[in-house]
Amino acid sequence: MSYLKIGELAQRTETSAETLRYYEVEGLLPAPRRSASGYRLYTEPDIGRVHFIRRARAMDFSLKEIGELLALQVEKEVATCGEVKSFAETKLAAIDKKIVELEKMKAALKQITEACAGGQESAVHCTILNALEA
Amino acid sequence: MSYLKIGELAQRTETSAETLRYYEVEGLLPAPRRSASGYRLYTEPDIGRVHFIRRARAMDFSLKEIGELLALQVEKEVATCGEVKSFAETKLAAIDKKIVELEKMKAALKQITEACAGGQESAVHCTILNALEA
DNA sequence: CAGTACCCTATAGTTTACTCCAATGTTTAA
DNA sequence: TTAAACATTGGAGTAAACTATAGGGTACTG
Repeated sequence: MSYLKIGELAQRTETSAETLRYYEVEGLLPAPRRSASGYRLYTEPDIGRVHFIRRARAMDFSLKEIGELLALQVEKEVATCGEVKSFAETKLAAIDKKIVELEKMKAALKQITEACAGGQESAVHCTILNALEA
Repeated sequence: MSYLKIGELAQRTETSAETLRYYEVEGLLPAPRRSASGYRLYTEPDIGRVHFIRRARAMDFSLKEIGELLALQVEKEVATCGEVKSFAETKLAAIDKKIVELEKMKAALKQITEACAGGQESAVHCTILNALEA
């Protein structure tokens, strides 16, 4: 059984040691055992846990939300699959909504660029506000 | 011509008066006219402007970016069409990039939620949790 | 005319997710 | 053995976008 020091875990998870200590303070990582001299000693499962956190962060889950997901994970016996799924679906809906709005804004911007031939002459008075209204 | 006091504008835009004053300080809202006693007096177009800011915020645009979007306009006297057009195109590219990122996020989440049966059974074998971990 | 709800400014505090720093101890390689 | 690379803690700093508070003035209702 080989332990990992914080720097090694950091490297393996593309995180910084500071961030890992921060996650511990925030309760996302359990306090690991320590060497005689006080160094943190991590184990294999900790790698998975950090990966979990990083992936969830990449999907815009907040640390608080991730903590909730991790709690579900720990209480796997208790939590139902449905709970986890609805959690993810809520997040999915939020992302979808953002995409729809962005598409609207994109259309508005496009309208501005197209209304504008690009020359010196600029008969059109167009703003993104107008474009979005139309 | 009916003016809106800050509280009214706040209500109409689901914002707080504090936030509106903050937007003014940050240059996103133009300083409105004032009543004799110093109250801010807003007009119709301000409502649209605030709505725009809130929508853009919901899409995770920073206030700085929103300021740039709002500044986009083809004005007869000032800017040439070419200038505005190229700036708008830059913004368009940024929005496209954002959409792409969100689409990726969405695809990843969708994949893992769809693989999940989501029933009453315990989350022991929950594919979402597994997917985030693996 | 009082009370309440609203407005003003200026300034300070909050949240999120880190990131950096100082002072100090430990491990490792030459 | 000694220098470097790494580890520890506590605490401060950062950025963005609010949010709250203090200490005032103003406006409508009864």
